[in-house]
Amino acid sequence: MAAPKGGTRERILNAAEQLFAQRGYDGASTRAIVAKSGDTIGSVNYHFGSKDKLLAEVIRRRWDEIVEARRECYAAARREYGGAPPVEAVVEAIVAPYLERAMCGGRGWRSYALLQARVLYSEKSYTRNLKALSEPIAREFIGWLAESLPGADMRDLGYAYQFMIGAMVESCAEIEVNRISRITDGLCDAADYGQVKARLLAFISGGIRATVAAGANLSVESLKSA
Amino acid sequence: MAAPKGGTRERILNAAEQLFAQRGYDGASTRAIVAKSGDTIGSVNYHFGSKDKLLAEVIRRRWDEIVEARRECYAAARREYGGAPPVEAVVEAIVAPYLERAMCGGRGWRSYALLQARVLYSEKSYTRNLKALSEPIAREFIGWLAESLPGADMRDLGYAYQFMIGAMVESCAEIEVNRISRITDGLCDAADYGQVKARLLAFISGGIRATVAAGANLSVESLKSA
DNA sequence: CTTATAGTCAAGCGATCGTCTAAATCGGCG
DNA sequence: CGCCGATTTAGACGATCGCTTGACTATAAG
Repeated sequence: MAAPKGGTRERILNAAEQLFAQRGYDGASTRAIVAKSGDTIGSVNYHFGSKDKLLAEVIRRRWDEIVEARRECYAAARREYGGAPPVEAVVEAIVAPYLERAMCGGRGWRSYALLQARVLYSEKSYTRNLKALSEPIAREFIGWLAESLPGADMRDLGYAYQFMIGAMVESCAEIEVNRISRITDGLCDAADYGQVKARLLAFISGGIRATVAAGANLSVESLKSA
Repeated sequence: MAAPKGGTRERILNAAEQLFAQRGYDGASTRAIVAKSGDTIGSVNYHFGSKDKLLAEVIRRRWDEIVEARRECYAAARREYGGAPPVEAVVEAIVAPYLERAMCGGRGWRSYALLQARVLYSEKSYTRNLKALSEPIAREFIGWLAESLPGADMRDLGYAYQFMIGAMVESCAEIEVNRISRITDGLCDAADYGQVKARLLAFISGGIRATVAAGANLSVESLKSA
């Protein structure tokens, strides 16, 4: 395959991003990556040192941008509401920057979203990077939710955050596969940003509110049984 | 490693289930599998023909049981309510049989749940099996939801179903990793069936209701703009 | 021009991959 | 016992893996 545009380093990163997403870390060989990018194996180890570090760089490359966009979106919501915004705005700040890039950001972002879903459910050492990046951020996001839901039990918010991530990751990972389109005979389109965003935000926000309400009931029941 | 109990076929299936879940299909070599089960490579190809077919059998082995349990749970809810049960009962029929086995069914079921999450986000040929199994079932489940939410737009239900699967798969895949426990300083436990089930059912049911409501608003807006 | 630096390249290293072959082993039956 | 089908085994096949090596090219400074 002829060499795509860009410097060697970016060519390799783009090819690796796409193949890691499609085939997984072990399924995408260094040779397949350089065959796609039009480079040679030696260049990979010259620029990145190893396959592990290549994956780490693929992930790191786009991570900061998403986190920054989320923080900006949240800060804008805070300014608009003069303090803690409603849950819906917090959810949008966390979900929309990710979803928007995955669906409207071109092939690179689409691959990145699927790659994140893959890495999320891996247990190998090369996932340490993403986990180390994501866990402090998760604390920050749960803090946002807590401030917008005063009185909510932190346990409910913790679980609800996990459910939110699941729904969001699934939505991003389904973009290329589009299972839901086949299941609904084309009625739904997993790649339609407007359609998915409106419903995903409604689903998560409603789900969080319902979880907090159910958690309050659980607490009442535990008091009654005591 | 000494051979665990059971026949050769089951020993290999159990070892493959665990290693496929931990390392992924490409990351778990046939040699590593038989090293864990205490058998030899030849036995794998004698009993299963190939590594592909071994994975297919690992998935198929537990799939039918879950689907059957879901149908029985739904049928019981229909009997109880004398027709279409409320959304909460439908969600419980779909989620609980899966979640309960993943959390209370021993190591085998725990590995199976993680393996499903991995396969769900793979694009390789060996995932065709699970996809061929899951898509007709998805139609059936969405039909259940539709009957319990008369008047709901089928598009809303399709998307909501996708979000539900995401939240459920994430919850099952997190059992071993337990990220949420670290994030919340031990306040949450992703492996606590009672805690997770109550909140996951509340999250999904509330999310579905909110999605349907938001979809209705979207339709109204599209009418207004027309 | 020489020299230094950065980058790219083909070739090959040992290790491991999935699969196959043929011999060894086992259990039940005449 | 001998025999036979079922099962298990060790060993080897070619292919491919991640990574390294040493030579080659390009560019710019002295």
